[in-house]
Amino acid sequence: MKKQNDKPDIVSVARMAGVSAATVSRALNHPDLVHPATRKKIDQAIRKSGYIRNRAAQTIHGRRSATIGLVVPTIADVIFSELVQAFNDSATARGFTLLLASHGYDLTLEYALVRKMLEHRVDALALIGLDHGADTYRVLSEQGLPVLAVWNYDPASRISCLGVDNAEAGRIAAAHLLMLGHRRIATIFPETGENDRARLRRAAAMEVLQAAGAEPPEAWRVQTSYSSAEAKRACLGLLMQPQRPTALICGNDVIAQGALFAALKLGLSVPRDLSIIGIGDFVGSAELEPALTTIRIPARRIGAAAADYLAGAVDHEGEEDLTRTRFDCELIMRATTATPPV
Amino acid sequence: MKKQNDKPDIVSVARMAGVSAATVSRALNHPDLVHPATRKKIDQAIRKSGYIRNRAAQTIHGRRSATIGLVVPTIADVIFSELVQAFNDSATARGFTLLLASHGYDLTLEYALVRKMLEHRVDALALIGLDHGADTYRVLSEQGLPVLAVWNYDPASRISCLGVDNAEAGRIAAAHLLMLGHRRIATIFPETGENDRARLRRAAAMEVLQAAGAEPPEAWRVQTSYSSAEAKRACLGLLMQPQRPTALICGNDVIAQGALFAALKLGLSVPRDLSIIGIGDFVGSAELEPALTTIRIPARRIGAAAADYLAGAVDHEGEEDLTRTRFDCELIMRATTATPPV
DNA sequence: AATAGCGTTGCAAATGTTTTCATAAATAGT
DNA sequence: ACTATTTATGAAAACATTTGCAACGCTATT
Repeated sequence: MKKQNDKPDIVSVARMAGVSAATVSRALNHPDLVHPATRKKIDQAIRKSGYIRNRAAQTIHGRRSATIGLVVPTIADVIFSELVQAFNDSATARGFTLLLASHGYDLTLEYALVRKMLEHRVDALALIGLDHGADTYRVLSEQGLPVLAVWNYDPASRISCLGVDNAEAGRIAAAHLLMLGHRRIATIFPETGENDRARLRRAAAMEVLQAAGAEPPEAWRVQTSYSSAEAKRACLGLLMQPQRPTALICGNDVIAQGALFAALKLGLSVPRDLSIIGIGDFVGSAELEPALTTIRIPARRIGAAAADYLAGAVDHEGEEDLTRTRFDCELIMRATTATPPV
Repeated sequence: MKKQNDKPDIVSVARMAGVSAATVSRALNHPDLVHPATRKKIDQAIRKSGYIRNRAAQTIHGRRSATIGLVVPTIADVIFSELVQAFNDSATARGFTLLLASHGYDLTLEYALVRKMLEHRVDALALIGLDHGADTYRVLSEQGLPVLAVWNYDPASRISCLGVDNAEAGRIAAAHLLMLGHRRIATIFPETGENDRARLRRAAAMEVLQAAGAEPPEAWRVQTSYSSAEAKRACLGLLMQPQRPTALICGNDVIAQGALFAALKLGLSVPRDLSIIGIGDFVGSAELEPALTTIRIPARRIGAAAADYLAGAVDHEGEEDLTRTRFDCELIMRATTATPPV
């Protein structure tokens, strides 16, 4: 009895095909280096033995692991699921497998997850936004693998980034409402502590409102989470106050959806009694009744471009230049905004 | 100059701590086997050198890879993003990293993805549903790793499964509408070819309707994709016909949402003119106005249980018994169903 | 006919860990 | 104080692959 072990191995395949292990390895990784006839024998042996090559073994050898890591705050919310999908599709098309992790907006946990990704020797890593712990930044620069901050564009970023200018999104939203004639405007945003997207959007919107002398009073600066349920509840509270705003700037479309349903529930007519604008243009926002006016962030394009960028960086390693790519965001005027009631 | 190589490895850490590589390995994997004082020296050396252990190297050694694979049809749709999130959270809590892939309801692609996961030597693998290619089933049984079909419960499954009885979901939905007095009922489902969830739900609903003599005519069996945009369009077509149904059974909540918006757009009052029932109870369904009546599928609980099951199976390997776990689905009566108009 | 060059293959070293076995040190039992 | 255990550590083999180098057999060139 030779080696009646268990799983077929590259040498067992080699034996079966009557060649050396080196040749099998070459047939797999550099097919053009082996004679077509030999290749055929090897293919048959692989097929017959049910051999599945061990990526770990090639990873260990310094070769690429063929994995890309993606660390997001959350998967479940529509916010990122489109991005994850597009990122994954592009990465897969380029031959990579996706390692995914989510940290629930907790930067300490994010650091731990990044470390885990590095333990698995991902070839490249994508994070969301530019708010990250000092330890995260440090370990990433130490490891020196291609890294990309997705979703945000920031001309002063410490690492490569690819996304939209969130401040611009906030500005456009605020300007649109002002342009329609609104002066009594409320804002509804999530906590902006460790979330640069929300922070930038909100600050920029505020700035524009302030410049126009339409800064919302304290009571009209609502804070909620990225959940349509909580947003709806919060908006019910806001809208039942005696003094009602005529327009709402929402941190994203999920919040806007909650706001819309709150208004409908109270029997308000949108946009006649109340204008609502979101940010994101998530799937489904166009189908709402009334359809949501929003600032489009091209999540699919960003996700695909991010994966493509990283895959490319893995291929041409060495040319580690900081790249910043800016995607435009765009006002999508639909049916939830109009001139304020007289 | 010794070995001014590149990244710190376990032997460089060992040298720095004045111990052997074996001891460092033990300090990492079986801390209780090494003297606290030595452990401390090693910890310092690790911290100082910025060492990150190489999982690939331990994977190659036959040790676990600490990864779990999850292959889903799609990530972007709300349908699975909750599941993925819960699965990921549980897997992470158990020390695993998630390898994710999506195949867009293409079983040929699914096979390729499963193979990739096996190349990466995932410790366990989860798939959605029980419709899979023969090659997929074959390779999985050959490899003999813990595998779980998530989302569906089927007492006759070939592999372990954990989920709900989709036929039951369809039955409950149909029975609810009949109970309310509806007889003119339409169904809106996605293509049921390679999607056992939709197939079972639809068939069961049909059976119940047929038994009650309320089988929908051909024109009232609408087919659409799992997209609220397309569902809305399809429903607009359906509802503008002269003969309108009084109730709609929708393949899932996304479709139901599209149907609801179609009805609102046409000025129909839901549920007075038209009842709508979904399946799934996705996030946001409760906040719709009117709130959606649906059959709840506990996605979060299923996802968490799936990851827990697989993590457990990795730990106690050998006890490879086929396990089938059934989660109940439950009618959530909200505001989109009522007795039919007179 | 001799040499150079090319295409194809095998040998063996290298990769970064884990683990078995053996040994040394420390503790306990008498 | 001497043996019997226990605890802590190291040496080396094993894991599954990739790759640099060398060798072999051809064809093309002179």
